[in-house]
Amino acid sequence: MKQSCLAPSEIESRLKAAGVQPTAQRIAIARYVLCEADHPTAEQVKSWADANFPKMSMATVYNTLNALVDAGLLKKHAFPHLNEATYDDNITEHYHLLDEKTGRVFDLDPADVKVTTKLKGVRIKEVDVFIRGSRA
Amino acid sequence: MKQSCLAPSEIESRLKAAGVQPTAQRIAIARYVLCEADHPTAEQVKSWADANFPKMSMATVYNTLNALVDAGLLKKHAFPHLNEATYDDNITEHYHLLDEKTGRVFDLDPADVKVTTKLKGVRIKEVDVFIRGSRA
DNA sequence: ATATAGGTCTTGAATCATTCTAAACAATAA
DNA sequence: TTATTGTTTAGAATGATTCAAGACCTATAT
Ligand SMILES: [Mn+2]
Ligand SMILES: [Mn+2]
Ligand SMILES: [Zn+2]
Ligand SMILES: [Zn+2]
Repeated sequence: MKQSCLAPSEIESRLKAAGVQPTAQRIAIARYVLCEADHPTAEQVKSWADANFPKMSMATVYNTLNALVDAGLLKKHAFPHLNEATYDDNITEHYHLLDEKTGRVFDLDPADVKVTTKLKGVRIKEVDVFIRGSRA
Repeated sequence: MKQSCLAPSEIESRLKAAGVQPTAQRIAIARYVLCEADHPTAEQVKSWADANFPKMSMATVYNTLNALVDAGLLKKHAFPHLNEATYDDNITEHYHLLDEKTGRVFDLDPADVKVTTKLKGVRIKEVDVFIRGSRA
């Protein structure tokens, strides 16, 4: 779990501010992905919902995650080692490290990973860096 | 198409050297992906086969691509903007640029894109860089 | 040359992630 | 209240890839 866990009312404000109608399902999912989970897959969100919400369909999980991505509150990642998407509450520019020993993905601060290009005639919009390795 | 197109006999030698039995289907696919196509998907390989080979099943396309990847002759990529895999004959370290205007993927020479890290306690095995942008 | 054995190819079914459809529901406005 | 609009649901559909079973080849040994 994470350190900064927001109250449901605060989640609600965030959803409204982003133009997303704050339904019970959306508040629950948003709270989970924004302040409890770490790069979860839709399946992991569903498992969490099955254990912590009265009843929620898989379609609602996908609908809600897509809505949060569209609203700019989440970023969807397609990591090259996984065949399912993961959802990231960290929407600032950062990179990822896959620890191949554990299969876990860690965020990398752009201060620690610098990408410099000598490309001519290319307007760069976004850079994805995915490092595979193992932590000591 | 590419400049350096190998003869079927030369493809055959490459397959044998890599421990892959050189069947007609494998020679045809290998020749296409190694010296004609650019980051093709399995579907594109199948389309090419439908137009240039008497008869080939989708399973054979996948089996062959997997065999070539296992033999180290190809690299399989899961680019974040595509839901299907692409196969790369360039097995040296290099990065990729997606031109969002055209949807085309271009190879980037590592001489033009440098990644430097200050990570402590991480043994890096591989670095993927995927740049989104547009060419002038 | 023939038989045998092992690898290869094909068809179609199965699997998995994700989206779609249509109906049921909920909240809101007139 | 009734109309309107947006949301959730179950299940079907889709698309990429793999699996399974049998047919087909090819190499090698007799
Ligand atoms: Mn993927
Ligand atoms: Mn596609
Ligand atoms: Zn992240
Ligand atoms: Zn490439």
